[in-house]
Amino acid sequence: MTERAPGGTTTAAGGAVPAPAAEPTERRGRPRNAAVDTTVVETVLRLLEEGVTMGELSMERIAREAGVGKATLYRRWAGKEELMLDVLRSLDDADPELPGTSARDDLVVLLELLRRRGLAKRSSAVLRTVISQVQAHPRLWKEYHQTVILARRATVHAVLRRGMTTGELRDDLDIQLLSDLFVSPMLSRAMLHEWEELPEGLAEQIVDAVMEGARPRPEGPAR
Amino acid sequence: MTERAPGGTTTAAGGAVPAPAAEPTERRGRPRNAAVDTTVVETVLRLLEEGVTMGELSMERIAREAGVGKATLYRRWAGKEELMLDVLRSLDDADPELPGTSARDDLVVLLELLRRRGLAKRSSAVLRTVISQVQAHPRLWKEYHQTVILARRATVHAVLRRGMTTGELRDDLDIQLLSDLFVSPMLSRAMLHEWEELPEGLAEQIVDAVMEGARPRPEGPAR
Amino acid sequence: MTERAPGGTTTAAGGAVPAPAAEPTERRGRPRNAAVDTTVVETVLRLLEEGVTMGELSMERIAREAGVGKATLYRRWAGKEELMLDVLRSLDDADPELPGTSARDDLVVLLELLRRRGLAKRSSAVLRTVISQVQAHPRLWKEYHQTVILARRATVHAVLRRGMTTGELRDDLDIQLLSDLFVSPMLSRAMLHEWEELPEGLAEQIVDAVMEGARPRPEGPAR
Amino acid sequence: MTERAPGGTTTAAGGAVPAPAAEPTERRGRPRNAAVDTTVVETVLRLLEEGVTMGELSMERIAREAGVGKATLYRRWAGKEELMLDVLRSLDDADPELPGTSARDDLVVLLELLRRRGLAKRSSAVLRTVISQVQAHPRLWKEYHQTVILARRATVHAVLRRGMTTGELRDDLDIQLLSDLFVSPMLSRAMLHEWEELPEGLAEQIVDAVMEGARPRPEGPAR
DNA sequence: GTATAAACGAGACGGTACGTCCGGTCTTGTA
DNA sequence: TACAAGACCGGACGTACCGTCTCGTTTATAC
Repeated sequence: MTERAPGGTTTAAGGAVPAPAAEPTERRGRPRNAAVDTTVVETVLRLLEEGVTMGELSMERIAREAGVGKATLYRRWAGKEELMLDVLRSLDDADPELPGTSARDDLVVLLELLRRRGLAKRSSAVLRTVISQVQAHPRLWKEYHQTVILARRATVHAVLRRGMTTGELRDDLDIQLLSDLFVSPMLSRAMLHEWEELPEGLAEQIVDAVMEGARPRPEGPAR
Repeated sequence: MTERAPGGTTTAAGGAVPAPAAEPTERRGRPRNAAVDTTVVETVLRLLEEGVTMGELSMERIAREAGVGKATLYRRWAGKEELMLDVLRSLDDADPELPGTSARDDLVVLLELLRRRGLAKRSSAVLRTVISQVQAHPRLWKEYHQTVILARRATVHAVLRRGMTTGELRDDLDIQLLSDLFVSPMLSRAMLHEWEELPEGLAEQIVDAVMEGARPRPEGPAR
Repeated sequence: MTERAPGGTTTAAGGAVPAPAAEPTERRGRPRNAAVDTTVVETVLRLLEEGVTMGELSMERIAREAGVGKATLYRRWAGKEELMLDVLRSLDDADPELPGTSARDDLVVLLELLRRRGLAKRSSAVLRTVISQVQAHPRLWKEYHQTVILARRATVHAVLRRGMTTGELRDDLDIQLLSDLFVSPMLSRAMLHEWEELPEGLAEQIVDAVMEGARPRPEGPAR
Repeated sequence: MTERAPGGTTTAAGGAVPAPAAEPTERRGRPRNAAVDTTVVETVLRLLEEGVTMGELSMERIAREAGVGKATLYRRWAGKEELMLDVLRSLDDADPELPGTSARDDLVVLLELLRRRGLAKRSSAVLRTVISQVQAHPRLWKEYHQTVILARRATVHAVLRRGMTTGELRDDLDIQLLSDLFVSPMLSRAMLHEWEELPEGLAEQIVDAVMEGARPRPEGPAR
């Protein structure tokens, strides 16, 4: 959580943890309006979708457009960057349903998800804008990295490990290296803002190419 | 050139073209002080190395620290972003000498170069800072992409194409896809700011893993 | 009364009337804590004595220092200014005992009282601060003028009128003019914040000088 | 001068001293726009005349209405109060021409001037507003006191001293006391915001009453 | 030489955003 | 219903930067 507040569960973030159980803190005074978090994040998204540049997105303006006092913003987020982090998090969606038929199929699904995300309406312009903003702030990037990126990575690792045990994948390679072989070709295109060049069958192409390798095989391409 | 000026030659940028020869324009008044470009870019680099955040790097401060008038900055760059673009370009170094013994060896050299860059003193902290700034500006990013990134990519493509003709590499794969398979694992780690996790033999590991593929091969690992 | 409240009795103000007796209004809910009025006014006085500037005296701070909710303040006073008016009133003390031996002696006592007030601990720094605040608000000043100043003036007028009948004072002068001749020399020094320049025998000096006039008298100085 | 600036002669203030001659300070950069001082002070006066309350007169608004950047205001004045001090000073007019026929006549002229000032268009509402604001700030008030009030007082003292030598006035009274006897009756009415009660012949009435004294004189009232 | 013209350091200028604080209002839980 | 606590919207505070604009000075080329 980036929230400055004492307690309080963010409704904005996607997979927010439901507060670590016991909370004996005696709460006094008027409680925070939970709707404010949502409203603000939604407002930022709306503005970004309308083509508002990052530089034009001042806290001043966000407050104005969201119909919220500036103090209210600063009560919840330490600055524009932390707010952006929450906006970024709100774009994350839950883990996908994997077919489980084979490591290859699971990987295709995961990569396809990544591709779709890049092409999705909201994420497209918005994500690339917000993410570069967050990247410029080491602390935020670290937080995002640990919260979101590592979570996604864990899913991939699980699939790979299962593939190794079934013999579908080589087991003499470092799991992280293997993970990168599959994921990074899609990921780097995304990060270089080449979303538009993500054609339909790309996920399958990547997975199959990595499976078979760049060196010509004597026999046919497996199966 | 990002320069606004009429005819100025950048000394800062690495592979800057030395002005297209003939220049019949009648030049009058005091000529630009070429040292200023260098001084400014070096000042920015120095500040970034000293740990100054992107947000703290105002034109005001750059001018102050470089001992230069603000007008002088704006006479040469349209804004902070264009200045940063030049700073970024100044970090680029010339193309490497390739051994040419095999596609595999050439690729290892290229990836090793990428890895070293990430670990180099200047580039380390600085590059990741500047690049995220430039990424936030579509226009600048496009310019950087076309000037620098595509140039590097061309080198890789040449190597790959040569490997296809020699039979060292499969020729049934899209050249860009193949390029991504080799380069992106190193690149994405860099972009996710995981420079520190770039171990010694990583370049070789990646190249060999991509060559052989993730699927177990019946026979031994080639040659 | 400045109080907004239904029926509250101010304990702070000096000569406050104790609520006009009968009050058939059906009062419900928790009754007001009468101590709050006192606490708040005393807190303001304490802060002012401690050298807190007028500008630093926000309602926020008053509530904080008095250990009182902001709403409670606004329930009793419409704003900072009305609160200050009550503070100012709390500084007023009862009418003095006049000797009555002669108009001259009575005037000396009245002026001496004015002088002493200026030198008193509380009034000194505080009064000059609060009064200038109240002066900036026409409505409040009018209220203070009518409540306090006119009351004082009436006392002086009575003394003067008695002096006229006894022949001690000229009866061809406007009573208000005459009053000003005696009182204003002391008063204006006070308002110009020249309290410190109020020497011991000043009251007598003023009264005698006004009695005799500025023009040299042929005979000795009376009586 | 309240100005924060290095050097610079205020054009706003009335009796501004013309800079103490030699000024070897090497001035660099764009010089201040002298017109700004005038514009700002005039804007404040205009707003006050239009009935804008002191509380509504924020630096924000002054800048807006004067078409001036906030930084420009703060470059010249340390805050609202110091600006008000200059506004107050701009209301001061030069010393009057005294008839010199007698001390009595001179005093009447001086008091009449005071009375007129109170009734004048600008001074009326404005002066009482600004002065109470300045009064609330000890430092400013002290400055105003020393700059303006003491200057006026000196004029009165000169008149009195001359009257003493000519025998028109008693010479056994303290000069400051004597000064107060004449001036304060008019002054205190002004400070108590009783401008409206300043009738036509008041100046003469006061002077004559103080000259003759409050005690009945045996012979006729002089001359 | 002497004019002309541009570059230069400095810094004022009108704007705008920053993050903080206050003013008044409101909404909790407790008394 | 009063009360302490504190969230809420609005808006002023004083500072920092933005990009532009004078200043006085310096340094070239053109006459």
